[in-house]
Amino acid sequence: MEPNPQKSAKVFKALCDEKRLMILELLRSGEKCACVLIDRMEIGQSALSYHMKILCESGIVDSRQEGKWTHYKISEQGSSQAMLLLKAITTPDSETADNNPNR
Amino acid sequence: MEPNPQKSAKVFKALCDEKRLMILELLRSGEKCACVLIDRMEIGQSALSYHMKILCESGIVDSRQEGKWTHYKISEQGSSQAMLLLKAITTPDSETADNNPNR
DNA sequence: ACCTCACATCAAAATAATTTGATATAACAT
DNA sequence: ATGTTATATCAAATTATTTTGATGTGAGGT
Repeated sequence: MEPNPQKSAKVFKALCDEKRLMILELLRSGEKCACVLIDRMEIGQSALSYHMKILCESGIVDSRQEGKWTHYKISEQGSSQAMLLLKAITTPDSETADNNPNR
Repeated sequence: MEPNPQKSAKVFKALCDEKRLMILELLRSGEKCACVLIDRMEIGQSALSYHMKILCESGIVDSRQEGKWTHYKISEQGSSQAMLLLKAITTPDSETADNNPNR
């Protein structure tokens, strides 16, 4: 479960764009289909598609196909993975820490 | 404490770059001065300075001046703020949630 | 005062992310 | 089969981020 910088960056890249954060905010109230998001975000169709791809690939958002509609929702699994990742990268490492009282 | 997209993006922007994640990884073992980071990172001096500015402005890293050296370390405060933020933006909102059983 | 060292800042160049408009695809309706 | 709707994908244009090299600044040292 060693978090490598490249994989980690992908998760946080999903969260570092204002538009994507606004999309997440919309998804906090529940699953939404792309057309609703386009509407609420006042964003172009292909731009939304681009952002959703990044959010989905980060694992933080899940998508579900239903006929011609695509529904998106926040992934609890992906979110808690992200939380663990954030914790991991910001927590002092007692193995390598300088002045480690354990060695 | 309402997290707004602009402020939130700033925090995650600090974490979305591989170089900065590698810097954090180095800081996990304790406070380091800029010269050490430049050395370990194999990065230009001004590039490091740029990245440290972004990390510090996000609140995740703290800096401390000592004579002509600048020492950097992970801020526990900033880190836990970031954790709270991440939790906030990925947690379903029971106030506005659709099909909210409470309303 | 003058020099050097450690770092910050600036502007230009290089690179990466985002938006836009066009086209592709797949589901469904007629 | 043809048309329409919802979304994905592509390439080009736009915009943002990062790197690089030069210069600035402030703390010490001589």
